[in-house]
Amino acid sequence: MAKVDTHKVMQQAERSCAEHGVRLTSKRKHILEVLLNAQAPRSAYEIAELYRQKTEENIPVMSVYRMLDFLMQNSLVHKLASNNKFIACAHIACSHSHQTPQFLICDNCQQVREIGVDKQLIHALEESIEHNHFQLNSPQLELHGLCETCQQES
Amino acid sequence: MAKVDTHKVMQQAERSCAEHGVRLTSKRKHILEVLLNAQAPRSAYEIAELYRQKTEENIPVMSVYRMLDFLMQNSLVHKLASNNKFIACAHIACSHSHQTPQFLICDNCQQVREIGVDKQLIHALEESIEHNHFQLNSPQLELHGLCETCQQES
DNA sequence: TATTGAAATGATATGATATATCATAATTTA
DNA sequence: TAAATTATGATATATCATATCATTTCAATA
Repeated sequence: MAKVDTHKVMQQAERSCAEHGVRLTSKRKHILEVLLNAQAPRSAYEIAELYRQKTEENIPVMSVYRMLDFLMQNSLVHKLASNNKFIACAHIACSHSHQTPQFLICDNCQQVREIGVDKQLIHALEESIEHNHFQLNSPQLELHGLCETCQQES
Repeated sequence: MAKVDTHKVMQQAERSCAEHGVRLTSKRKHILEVLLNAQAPRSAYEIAELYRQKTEENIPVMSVYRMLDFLMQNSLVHKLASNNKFIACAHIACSHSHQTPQFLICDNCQQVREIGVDKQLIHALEESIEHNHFQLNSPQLELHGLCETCQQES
């Protein structure tokens, strides 16, 4: 996970929520910050614990799930279906418009790279799927393997 | 999910296990049969229930998980990570060698098509990923959307 | 600025998925 | 048939997620 300028990202997140007329409350901000500072995807329960450490306040896991839902709806957070964990979007502060996310998940160190797969390629994949008369919802891809660092170790 | 000739598939499964020197016990066979007859992916707990209905014997969920592990190791069953359910491999009785499975999952009726995405395409995807210095484990893809039938309904 | 209605959050319960561990049974092999 | 291995059972518990109703906070507006 690349290092991010948390402050700048948070500013952009606030701007984006303001533009869309939705409320990035302080609790939601804390959740997002927790994920921005995390070195790997986190489960909702882990996020609740990190929230406690950060703010010295308890937060019900129920609330964490709701806040994650909010953040996901606003493209600030993604859920990795393959391991039931959550990750801050890597492109919050980028100006370019939002593509469907593609994740490379390291099965050794758990770190995740959010990459932009070549658009042509995704397009071709979509075409191939339409040949099967299937209407794609969202071509989010989660690919498991080993990151560069962990390849060298083994 | 296409209809399958369960009997033929089971024969091939037995042959394949025999070849690999692993034991396809009768309980494991029942689990596989349950999945072959299912119209959609099933959770381990659902499988346990279907097993009970089929055999009129109780089976601990723990055992179901172990048998599913066995069946997965032997490429007879796949796990869909995106919804934590299991599905019989659609290609057990095919003679062609095993490709990485690609799944089209209908978010309306839950049915799953296991498709063979164009090899060139998968290859291109792999290349794109290697550019990111990432070593892919298995490019199993799970794609969510609407199947042909459910598109027409909506 | 007080009212009120909507949105956000809390509290509690429970369901669903999954693993750890130790015990027992079945099967293979020497 | 004894020993070793593999498979299965039993029990407990961890982990992930949702339903539901109550309370609080916030913002619009009268």
